[in-house]
Amino acid sequence: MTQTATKPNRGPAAAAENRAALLAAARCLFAERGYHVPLSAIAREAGVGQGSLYRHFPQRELIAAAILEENLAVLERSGGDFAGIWRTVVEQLVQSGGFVETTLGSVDAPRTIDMERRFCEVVAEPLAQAQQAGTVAADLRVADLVLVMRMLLGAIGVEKDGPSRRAAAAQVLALVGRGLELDEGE
Amino acid sequence: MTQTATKPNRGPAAAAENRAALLAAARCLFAERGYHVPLSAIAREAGVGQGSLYRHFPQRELIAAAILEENLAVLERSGGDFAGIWRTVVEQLVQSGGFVETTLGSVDAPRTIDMERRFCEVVAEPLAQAQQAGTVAADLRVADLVLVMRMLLGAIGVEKDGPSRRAAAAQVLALVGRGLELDEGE
Amino acid sequence: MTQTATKPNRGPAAAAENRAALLAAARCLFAERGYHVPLSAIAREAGVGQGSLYRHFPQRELIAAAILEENLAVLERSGGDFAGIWRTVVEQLVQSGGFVETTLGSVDAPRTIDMERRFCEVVAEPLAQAQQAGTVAADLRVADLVLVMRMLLGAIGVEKDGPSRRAAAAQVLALVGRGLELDEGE
Amino acid sequence: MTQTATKPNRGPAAAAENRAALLAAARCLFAERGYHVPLSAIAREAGVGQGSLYRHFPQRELIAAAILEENLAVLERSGGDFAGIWRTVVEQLVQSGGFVETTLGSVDAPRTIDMERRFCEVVAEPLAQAQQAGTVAADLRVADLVLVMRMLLGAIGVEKDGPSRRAAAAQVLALVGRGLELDEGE
DNA sequence: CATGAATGAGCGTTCATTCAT
DNA sequence: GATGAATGAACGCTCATTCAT
Repeated sequence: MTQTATKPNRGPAAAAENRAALLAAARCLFAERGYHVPLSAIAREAGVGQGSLYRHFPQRELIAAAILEENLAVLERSGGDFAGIWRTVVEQLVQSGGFVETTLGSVDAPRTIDMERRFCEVVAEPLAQAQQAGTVAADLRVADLVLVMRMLLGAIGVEKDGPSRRAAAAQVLALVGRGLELDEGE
Repeated sequence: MTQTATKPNRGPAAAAENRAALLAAARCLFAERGYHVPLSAIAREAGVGQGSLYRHFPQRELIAAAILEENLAVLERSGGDFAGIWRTVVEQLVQSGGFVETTLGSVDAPRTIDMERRFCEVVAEPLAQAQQAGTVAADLRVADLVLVMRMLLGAIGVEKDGPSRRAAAAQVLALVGRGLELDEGE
Repeated sequence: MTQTATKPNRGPAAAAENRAALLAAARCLFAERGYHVPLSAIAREAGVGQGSLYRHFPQRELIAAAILEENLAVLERSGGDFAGIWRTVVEQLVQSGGFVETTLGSVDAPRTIDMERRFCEVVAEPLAQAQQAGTVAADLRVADLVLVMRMLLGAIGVEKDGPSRRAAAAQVLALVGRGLELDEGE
Repeated sequence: MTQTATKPNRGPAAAAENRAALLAAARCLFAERGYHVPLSAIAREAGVGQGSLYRHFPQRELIAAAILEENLAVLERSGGDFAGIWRTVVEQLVQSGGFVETTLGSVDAPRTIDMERRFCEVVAEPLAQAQQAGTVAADLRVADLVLVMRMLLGAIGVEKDGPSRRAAAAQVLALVGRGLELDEGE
């Protein structure tokens, strides 16, 4: 009689699915409505209870961290040359343009540092090869890449839609590229 | 009947002072705690009633706009050469680093456009002179400057304190400067 | 320099004009937007400072009272027969339909009682004449008229525009006029 | 981090209780202090958090609608003859006298219309029987009843306590019942 | 005496967080 | 483990009221 006719509890099996759905929803909403969307909106979009969102991500920043984590994993699996990796990085920045604020910084320190370390590990070898091949300036440091990524976010962040963001990114790279060749003659 | 006055009403004469105090407080808090500080905190910091804040700035964005407006006015009055203007611009960005989000974009269109136009007017002539003097690349457009400003904000935004921001700005300029001389051999 | 370019102070002469403008504005806004319009809206509509509104009417209810007062004065001056007076009353109710809540009640007691007394004085004689002439039921008391006025307000109050209100008033009068046994001899 | 729980969270089981408590509180406060009581007062009176009030009734009008809904349900279940139904209706109006404004109108259209329809369905059959039995005027329409209800509200609304309201209602019904020619054959 | 900005308590609303189910 | 309602602090905003000009 007090039956509330709720969603059936699918048990533990749903955990992984829920996590994935939450991340997908967060990616979508962060991009569309900004990093500050209500967490409840993310849960709703994911078709998941609020409590589940909390089980997986007790703080908003942990969602951001998980998204970056996924991006990083893509990079780690991609295994291409430097140009390919960099293209992927730029594309990731373009797509997550909405949440400028946290990306690459401000999440709690250890995690951030760990991610920066992993990013370095992913890029270091391909970068060295590109430098030996002469397609990238020899004195370019990974830290410079991180800086360029932040610069990209600054330019991308003010644009509202995908194409504008892509264009802004291209402009930044062109400007930087006058002295700092990153795209090998694309 | 609804009210129990506490602070004495200093009358309309306080209007200008209040506005100034609000802007100063907003500058300070935006920088310290980010663009999303409670408006009530700004009012409190300014020593002003909430209602007065609303009389002067019915939306948060209008505070940001007024701050940019002030920055622009400083620029317009400064009347120096391009190097001086650009130094001022960079310093302004460093100091307002907290509110990345709105600066140069996203406030309501007409106002933003007007400010961009005025920025162009301020910089155009000095830039042309610097280009004739050969201290700045001849093909540099004002739009490029705006882009660099956004890039600066991207790099500045993640840093928490003044010195770090200044350092980040310097790094961006150095990176850009490898192909795009903006600081004349500083 | 701190000149605020305000409306010129026209001195005491404006007092009466202001009062009239405030009442007219209040009539209009009460009807259009309901009795609870912000007092500031009334002042603005009247083209008068907030302080002046307070000088004339320190409480909202006093505006309502003054409006009723005016209505009553119209009645007192009209000096017609009962039918004419009643028509005027109904029309006044139709036009002030928005502020059901206070009309004829709930303003502070002495004033209300005084107004009711004056209303009685205005109607008493014409009513008696109509009753002698046989055009109105002989046992009708002034208190009954007041009751009918309240009933009219109940029916008028839910209607949003003038014509609907007039129609509702007509229906009420028709119903009352025909007699309608609902309680079976209770 | 934003919260410091005080009252224990009794879980979803409390939902139905809360809803009922809110409606009871609203009935009480609407009657005592008028339709415009702060919603927070209703929540407090109900012993329920503000957020819960919003979950159940996102707008004030929906509380009013729910109260009317309950009244209607009582009517539907009562299943008596016309006299009984009408007595119940009058009593309901007497008890909810405080919120004249919304009752039977002004809530969002579809809902209101639906409630009027249901009211008609409840009354239609008993009314017809009463008319056949000759206890009610044969030409009485349901719309007339609705009108009388509004008239009752007009007369009830200005009275502050239960007995006065009941008396006012009785007067209205007496007046209506006796018939009262006011417009001389207009 | 008119003016209109200042004032701040209070309202409606949101939303991160908890927890019984 | 998932669920979704409950919770209440806190925010943005309104507006009656005051008072220097």
